[in-house]
Amino acid sequence: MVRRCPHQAGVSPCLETAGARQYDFGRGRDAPFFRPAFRDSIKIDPPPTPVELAKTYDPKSTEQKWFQLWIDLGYFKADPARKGTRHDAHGNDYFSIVIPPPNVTGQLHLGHALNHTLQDIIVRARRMQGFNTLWLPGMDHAGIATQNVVERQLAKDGKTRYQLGRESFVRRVWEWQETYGGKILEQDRRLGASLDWSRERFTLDAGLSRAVTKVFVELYRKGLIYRDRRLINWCPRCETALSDLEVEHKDAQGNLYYLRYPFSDGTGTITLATTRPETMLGDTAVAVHPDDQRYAAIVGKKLRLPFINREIPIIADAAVDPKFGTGAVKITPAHDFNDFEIGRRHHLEQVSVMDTRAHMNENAGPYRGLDREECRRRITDDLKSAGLLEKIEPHQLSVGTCSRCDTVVEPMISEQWFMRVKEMAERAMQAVRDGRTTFHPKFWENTFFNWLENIHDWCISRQLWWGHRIPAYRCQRCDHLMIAEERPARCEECGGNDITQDEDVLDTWFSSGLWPFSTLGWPEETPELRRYYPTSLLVTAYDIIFFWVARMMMLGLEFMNDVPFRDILITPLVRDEYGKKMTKSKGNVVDPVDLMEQYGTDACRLTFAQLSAQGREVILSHDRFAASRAFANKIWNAARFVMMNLDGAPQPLKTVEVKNLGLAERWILSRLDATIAEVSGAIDRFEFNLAGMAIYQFIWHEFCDWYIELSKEPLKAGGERRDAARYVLVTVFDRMLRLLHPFMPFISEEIWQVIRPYLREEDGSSLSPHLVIAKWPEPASVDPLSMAEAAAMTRCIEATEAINSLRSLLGYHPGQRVMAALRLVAKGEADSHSNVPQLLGRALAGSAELAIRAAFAQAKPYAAQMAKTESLEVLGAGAKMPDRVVTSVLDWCEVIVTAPEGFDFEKARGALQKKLDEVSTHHEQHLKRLGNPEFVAKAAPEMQNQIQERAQELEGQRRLLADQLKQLQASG
RNA sequence: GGGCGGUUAGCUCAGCGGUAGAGCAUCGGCCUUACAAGCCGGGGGUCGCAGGUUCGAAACCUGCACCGCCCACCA
Repeated sequence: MVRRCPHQAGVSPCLETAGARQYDFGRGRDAPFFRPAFRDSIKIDPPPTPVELAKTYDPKSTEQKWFQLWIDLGYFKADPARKGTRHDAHGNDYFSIVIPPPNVTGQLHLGHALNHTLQDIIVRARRMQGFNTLWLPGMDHAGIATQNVVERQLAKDGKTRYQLGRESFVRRVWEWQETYGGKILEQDRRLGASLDWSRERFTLDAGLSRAVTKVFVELYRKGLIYRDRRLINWCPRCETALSDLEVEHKDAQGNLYYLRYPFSDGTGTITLATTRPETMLGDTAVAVHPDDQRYAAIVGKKLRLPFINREIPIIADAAVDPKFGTGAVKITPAHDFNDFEIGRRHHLEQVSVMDTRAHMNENAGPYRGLDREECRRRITDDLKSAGLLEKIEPHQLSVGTCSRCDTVVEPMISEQWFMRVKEMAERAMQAVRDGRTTFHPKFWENTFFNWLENIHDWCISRQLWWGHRIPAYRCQRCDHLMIAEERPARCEECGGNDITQDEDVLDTWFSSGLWPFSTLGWPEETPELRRYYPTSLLVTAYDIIFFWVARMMMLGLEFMNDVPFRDILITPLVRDEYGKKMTKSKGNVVDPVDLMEQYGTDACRLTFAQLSAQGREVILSHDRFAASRAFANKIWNAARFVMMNLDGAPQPLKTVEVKNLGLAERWILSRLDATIAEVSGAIDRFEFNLAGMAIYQFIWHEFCDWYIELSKEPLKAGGERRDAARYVLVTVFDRMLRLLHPFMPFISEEIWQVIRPYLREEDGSSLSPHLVIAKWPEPASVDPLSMAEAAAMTRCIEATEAINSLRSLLGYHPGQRVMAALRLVAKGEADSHSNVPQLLGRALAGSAELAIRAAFAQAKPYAAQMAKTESLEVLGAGAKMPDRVVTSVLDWCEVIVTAPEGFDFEKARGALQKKLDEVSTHHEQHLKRLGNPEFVAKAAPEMQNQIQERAQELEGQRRLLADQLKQLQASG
């Protein structure tokens, strides 16, 4: 969507054209998706047959096609009238986020990519969960930044904005921004951001501009906005005032100049130290500390300011540090913040010696017209010639620079608009203290408080042309000032009609501060405003906590009487692979679009999620992206496997009841449920890294490594067992893809479309039965797996891994079948995991061994399959150990594999000895603990039991290992 | 000057009171009919240092060191 202002420049936004976009609220209901006829008419290309599925996943051919479909279906559209089907902890059925508006000049950088991915993940999840969801896009006009871009462009043609004049210049900025601006939103589409594109906002839109004006007027009436003449930060390059925040302090190597000022009465000189000799032209006093004995006698005497010949007093002020320099300091109230305060206390004159471009002005006498740098050199020379420069010492100092153009800022006396913020800041802090808004991670609250506690009034006026013009009007006849939302036709004092508007515009952050409610239609009582404010979550990086978050908190509480968001997720800053900040000047900027090209968008998104641990910064690691790309390919191939094993015309598979499923089938369903719970919970806690890792772990290491492998046997066997396996493969895939969708939207949709014909229609209020977004998966109310069965599967996995380990040690070929056995370990009682007798409803009590045997029986064939054993006998605890074997020990059994002909047992002995040492050490640690009377007296009984049990197990293992080692030596 | 965060395997990072984990890299064995962007297996860490609390500390407390960041009217 392009903002156009074809006919109007001058006063900030173009009301007519922008207005057309402003009040299209409520169109969500008319979105095509919500009309059933349209929905039913959706045509999605028939899914490819397995043969057509490429062997490797190609993101490029799949990614972009889905995005347009999602848009066409109105899937991203918010409808304030719709009831959510779920409620969060606050009892709300909606979930809303306003995007932190990027600069209209901006390109998507990694920080955005990370942020927007996290927002999209939670928004997509919430939408699937049934919340009424809004994610609102938009951009910031970015006053100085944008103006600078266009000014630089002009400079190439040797022009300045002044030559163009305000009107043409502003028109020029609109044109620029129509052509080049908003690129970032295009890039967001590439990222897959599920923003409600029909609600795109721009801070200069008519509606938002109206909000700005109204806020200004109301704050003025409340006395919270005022005009004052005081010292402010001034950028001589941008020629505008700056707020404290827009000044960056940088260390610089400078000099300390020791100057001599002569006494008026000719009785000599006083020496003082300064880093800025050129400001001496504006000196109106010299100050010393009141207790400084060296100078006590001369306080009150007069000095004659060199070159200017102004007579200035020596004053005493406690702000002077007697230990610094000579203990005497020149006072320049018009060019130094300290001096300004001292000047106020002593009623000193403020002599400004520079103009808006930091050239010396008429007060600079002979130096008039010089640039401040040049002036410094000239004055230093002149002082030297006059014998008034005692010495120059190198000195480390910090200089304030303009955050936008890097020019050294100049403190200047100037009349500006200010916002009184103390009270608002107090309310903002209170809201966080009360937990009405919570930061994640919590430590950011300290930063937030720290700044707000020391906050100064905010200089909100800028001498720029690009932005919201201040709604202050002055009568040219009687000079009366009027603050009004509309331009007054006549002066309310004298009735004159020659009225001019204040030339200044507002700080860009003034309008951004209103973003959470101005974008929802405020000051109109729109359905959107009622529905979606306070927004649920703000996701942003920490560098704009002061600029933006704090101000939104203050202004939201002031005008909406409620916090703008309930949770604030502060994301880490992305650094390059060497941990350095990415900056254009360093040339180490990584373009996320390049990453998406290289690894695929889904892989990038998952990586962002996994990297988003709640610290302060993340370091870019290409390995992680590559791993995610491999993961996408893994999923793709899992899908190929499933498709290859479904034959016949695509049709919904017959549901198989849980009780008719095999152990492996119920196990994977159970694991899926656990994963769903884990991922859902992690998203709720904004732990996207854990959510991402959990789903990765499940899909790769449980579904692919275990279930797919286990399914091969029943698939080959045919009949009911094959039907069950097919059903479970498809069912798990369906739910797992839906769980994955927020993280990897494209591949999940692509594959889901392939398996869709095999699924039965979802019940309930699905968003769309045609898309993977249908519905967030929920765990079954009853675990399909009993505790005993879960324990059996765990044992199966343990045994398999142990056998495979021994296979490797013995040098068996991966395909070769081996002879293996498990010899159960005798135990005093049935182990706590299984509780087998009760669960199986059989009378096995009294025999732990029988219980384990029974529980494991079902899982045993799986272990045999996975470890490729020819036979896998389960032997009793007393059974004789076969000859020519190598073994390892688990908690519950000894794992035995027969060695091949000619095997060198020496190799096995080493492995065994190592294990024995490990177990022995461990065992001793446990004994030591149990032998410690303090432990027995103080540790929790539960813990003592646990240690006791574990010690017994270790003791058993130690003994078995020792026996095995002995036997190995014998057979050696 | 004030404050914040980090320091765990070669790399990037989880874990945050009770047997040191993941991914990548590395080493060994495998093209086993979904996947070599793969499979199986192995090696690798006195959890920055020093004290303290505790029966028990990578985790909690204190101090220190180093790295990084933020704030501040340090002439």
